[in-house]
Amino acid sequence: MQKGDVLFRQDQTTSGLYRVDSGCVTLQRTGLDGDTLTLHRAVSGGLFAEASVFSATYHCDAICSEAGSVIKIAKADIVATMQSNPTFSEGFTRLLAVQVQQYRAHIELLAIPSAKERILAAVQAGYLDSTVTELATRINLSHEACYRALRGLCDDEFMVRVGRGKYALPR
Amino acid sequence: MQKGDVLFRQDQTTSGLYRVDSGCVTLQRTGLDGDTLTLHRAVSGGLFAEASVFSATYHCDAICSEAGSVIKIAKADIVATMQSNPTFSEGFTRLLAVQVQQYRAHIELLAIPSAKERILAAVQAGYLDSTVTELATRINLSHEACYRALRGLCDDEFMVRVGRGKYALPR
DNA sequence: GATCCTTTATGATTTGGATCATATGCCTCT
DNA sequence: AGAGGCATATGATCCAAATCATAAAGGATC
Repeated sequence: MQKGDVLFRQDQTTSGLYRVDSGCVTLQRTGLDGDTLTLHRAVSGGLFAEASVFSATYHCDAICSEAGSVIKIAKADIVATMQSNPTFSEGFTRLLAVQVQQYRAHIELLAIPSAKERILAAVQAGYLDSTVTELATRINLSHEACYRALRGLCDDEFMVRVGRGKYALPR
Repeated sequence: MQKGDVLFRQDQTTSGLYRVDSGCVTLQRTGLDGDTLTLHRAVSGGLFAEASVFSATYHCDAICSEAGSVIKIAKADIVATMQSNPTFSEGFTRLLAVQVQQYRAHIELLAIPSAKERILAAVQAGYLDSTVTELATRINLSHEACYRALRGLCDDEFMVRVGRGKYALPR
């Protein structure tokens, strides 16, 4: 799986969910005007497209953002294992419950009006694990506003710049 | 259950999930600055706080927004039924999967930059089931901007005004 | 009926983020 | 080494939404 590879596209018939062995996959949707919105980032060990087990089509695009490998788990296998193995079933359900809460937290984050505060909250929530540009697509900001806010947060000493494009919370 | 009643508060220990028999309950969180954000609206027949089954504390406040009644379903009952009844288990899991997709769609809606387009998308998605003010808290707009955008959409004939505070899509 | 509160509604002003423009650093591919 | 592309970065300008202000309509309560 190379960077830029498409695992699946929105509206394609679902075949199953995926597990990331290495590298990174982002789930994104492309707006009518062509701009991309990042809905999820799955890194090593992470699953993605879990909800597809209960859906006929995928609801977003899955694009490889960092070369690596994934394994696909067929829908039928998941459904069968859920019926025969209550422990697995509970784990899978829990996974979705956690996602629901994460999305709620994300929606709360998106509701923060100030760019600086929103970015600070995002960084504290561990969102700054990729590029600044990518962060911007996750939190509804232009990348310019993102850079400026990071700059401002560093000036205010809420964050520190630790290299070109590298920012961190002060220890 | 009267309007304004608090079913539970954020950070309280979870006791179970709820089913709305009549009336309406909203799940909301209050920002640091005191403004409220509506995360979910449950009407007759709807469940809420499903994710609480896998969480020690509630992650938002549940407030009655329309008088009615609810029944509480204990966490232990859900867990037990899930283990003994695979059909129930699958249904519950499906419920959470649907929510995940709904939240993703909502996040996509929040990413629409133009207020008018965002509101139109929200109305088409059936969000205009309560007051305009309440709609505003769901889609990250001030209520003034919301009224103005609705007015604009009516002027452009993308919507029609059917009474004081009542707007609808043209048939 | 009088009072209070919420929702609806709109006008005026301000401001923060989008947009446009430009430039540099870095990585990859050839 | 050179070329192209993407991320980084910042400055200038513009505009749409936030904010502030005001007011009327409707509902609930006394």
